[in-house]
Amino acid sequence: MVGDSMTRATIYEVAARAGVSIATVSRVINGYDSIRPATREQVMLAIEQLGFVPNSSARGLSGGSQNIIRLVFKRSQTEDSFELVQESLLFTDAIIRGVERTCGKRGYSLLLGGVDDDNLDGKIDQMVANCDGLILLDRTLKERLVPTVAKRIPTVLLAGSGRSRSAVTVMVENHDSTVQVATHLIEDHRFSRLAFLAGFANSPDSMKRRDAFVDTAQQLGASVESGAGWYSDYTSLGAVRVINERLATGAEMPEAIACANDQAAIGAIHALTQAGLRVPEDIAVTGFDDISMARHMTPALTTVHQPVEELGSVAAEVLIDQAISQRKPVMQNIVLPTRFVIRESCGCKE
Amino acid sequence: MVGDSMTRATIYEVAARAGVSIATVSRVINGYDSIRPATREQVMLAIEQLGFVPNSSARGLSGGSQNIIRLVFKRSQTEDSFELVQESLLFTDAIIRGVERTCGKRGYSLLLGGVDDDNLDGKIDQMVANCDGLILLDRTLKERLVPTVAKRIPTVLLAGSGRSRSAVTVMVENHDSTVQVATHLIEDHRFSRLAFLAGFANSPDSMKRRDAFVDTAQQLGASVESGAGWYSDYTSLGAVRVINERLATGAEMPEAIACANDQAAIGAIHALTQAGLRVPEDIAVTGFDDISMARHMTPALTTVHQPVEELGSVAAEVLIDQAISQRKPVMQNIVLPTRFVIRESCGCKE
DNA sequence: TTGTACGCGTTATCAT
DNA sequence: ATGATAACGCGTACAA
Repeated sequence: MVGDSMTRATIYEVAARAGVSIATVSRVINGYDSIRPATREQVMLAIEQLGFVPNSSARGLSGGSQNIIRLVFKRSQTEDSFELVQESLLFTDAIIRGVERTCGKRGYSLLLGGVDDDNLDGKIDQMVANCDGLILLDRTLKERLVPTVAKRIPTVLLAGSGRSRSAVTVMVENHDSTVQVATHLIEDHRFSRLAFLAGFANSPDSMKRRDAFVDTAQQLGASVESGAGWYSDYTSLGAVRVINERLATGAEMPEAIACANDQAAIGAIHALTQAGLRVPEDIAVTGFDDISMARHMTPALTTVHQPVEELGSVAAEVLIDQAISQRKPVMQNIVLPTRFVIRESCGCKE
Repeated sequence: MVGDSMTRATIYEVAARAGVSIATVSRVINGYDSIRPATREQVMLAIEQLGFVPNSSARGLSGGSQNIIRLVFKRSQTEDSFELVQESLLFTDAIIRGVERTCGKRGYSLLLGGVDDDNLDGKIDQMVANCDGLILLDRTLKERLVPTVAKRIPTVLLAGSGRSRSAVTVMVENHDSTVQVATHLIEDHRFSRLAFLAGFANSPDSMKRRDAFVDTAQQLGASVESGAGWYSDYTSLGAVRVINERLATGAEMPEAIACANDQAAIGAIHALTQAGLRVPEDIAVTGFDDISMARHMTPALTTVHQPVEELGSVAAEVLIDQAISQRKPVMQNIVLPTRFVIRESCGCKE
């Protein structure tokens, strides 16, 4: 039942054993329906007995599908700053899981394509090779290069700005849930002086969340600090820095700080606590993501749950089912719902 | 400077442009030294102008390396129990990062091969296919199947029992660091009644840690609870269950609980706190792993730092450099050092 | 429904 | 030092 020698069986051996031609074997493998059931049986049996697995290289060469999709993400440059790396990649990890799961179900393999900050453009040819489709993580490739790539190979953009007209985009809902956060802080907790701790200044997700937060707050008559000092890099350490600088000004702190993601919220809480402020008694803090530790923290973090793993699995589904199978470029945006999760850090009792 | 059409340049076009044969181009690409400098120049120029990138499918087919290694791990079956999955995979995530990083440096791609609990054995042929080497995560494959696989393809075992004679094994140091934990609790904190909360009963890592802990404690004259009730599954929820059952007995609790991993420690602290016990004032708790949240917890977790990502990167290095390049099976065990990290949960002031 | 034969882009083995 | 040319394993017209 298992190929017992060291050499892998080829389609020729299968054909010989089944008493058919390699063309027939190929047809069986690829699910053609113009095959007599009896013949199919023969072939399937031979495949089973020989432990035959199609050679992916040969498939790729001859123009067929390799059943491989590649996930491209930016490998963080800062190897020394261990904590940063670890934290910033949690997101990627979850997405990888999602993509991998779907790939497994669909009989695809997942090729991980981390790229360093510098060699992005030059590696396009490399990326396109050896796979049937591409999943590009947000901000991995310069916007202008996306159409180039998408033209050459089925491509799905993940958690991007959603503005690309050249490829399918899968992202999470940012606006409505952030409106809920702001509304909760202002109407339920009666806070009137708020702040929004943003992620990277050029992150579409962060921008959307900040805008939604600021707009809502202003509409409800609350003030929001969200200027130059309130940008960071999505990491805990970055948030600590922001908070400490804000504390150093000596000015009165806001009553609540909404953060663009959970890791920043964790850093913020840490810094505030170190400074002698109690969360949420003295100041409320909220996050965004709902990473696994959010519920285990003290106080448990009020945040917005994001289906990160699903983000990956949906991207893979779309890529495999539509772009690859149907062979036609599909332009659409898929927006996955998020969910506001009230815990303790906003001041609510659990 | 970039291939401008949709079709990639081939070695034939390069040869034509450089006025040489494809054989010469191939030699240049692969760094043969029997080439006249002038000729090499010509070829390099043509490659540059055409934006030529070797087709790796063709490379793989013609017998060369595909520059792909595959990481095989067990995809957890329990998709519904979300938290469990998330937690149990943190480890795999970090390892994936490490492997991926090294692969990138060496010009290799990483193929992710998650396997479901059921189809492990049957997928051997699949796993061996389409890659140059295999990294097997602990307990992915039944012990008896490892030699079979290792005979067919260069293989590295990760974090395993270290008993396999059939393949290189990379793992972390468990014994010495656990001895340090026990010694610290007993000699520095003067605890005499301890407990060890283990992981899976059949986990080599968990067993080594438990044995080291129990042995050391007994040598130093302390008592250790480590019987049937103290086994769990490496998860927080599992630890909660163990602690709650122990509390339900009504018997006096130990002064300190050492856990086989951080996630269990987190669960233990959670359960103890819920029961009105203070950590570390009433009872000390230690972990193992040093996951990123360990330092952010309250109390910060005293634990043993494990270089998880390095575990992956070292495995990849060994696989690529030795097994693949030298083409000869290398039998060796690599043990990566761990580091005892004292924080607060043991009762120390930070 | 099934078989034959060619091409995919490399590497490697011969020659030269 | 370099050039022809044969594999490598598969998909797929084209034939039958």
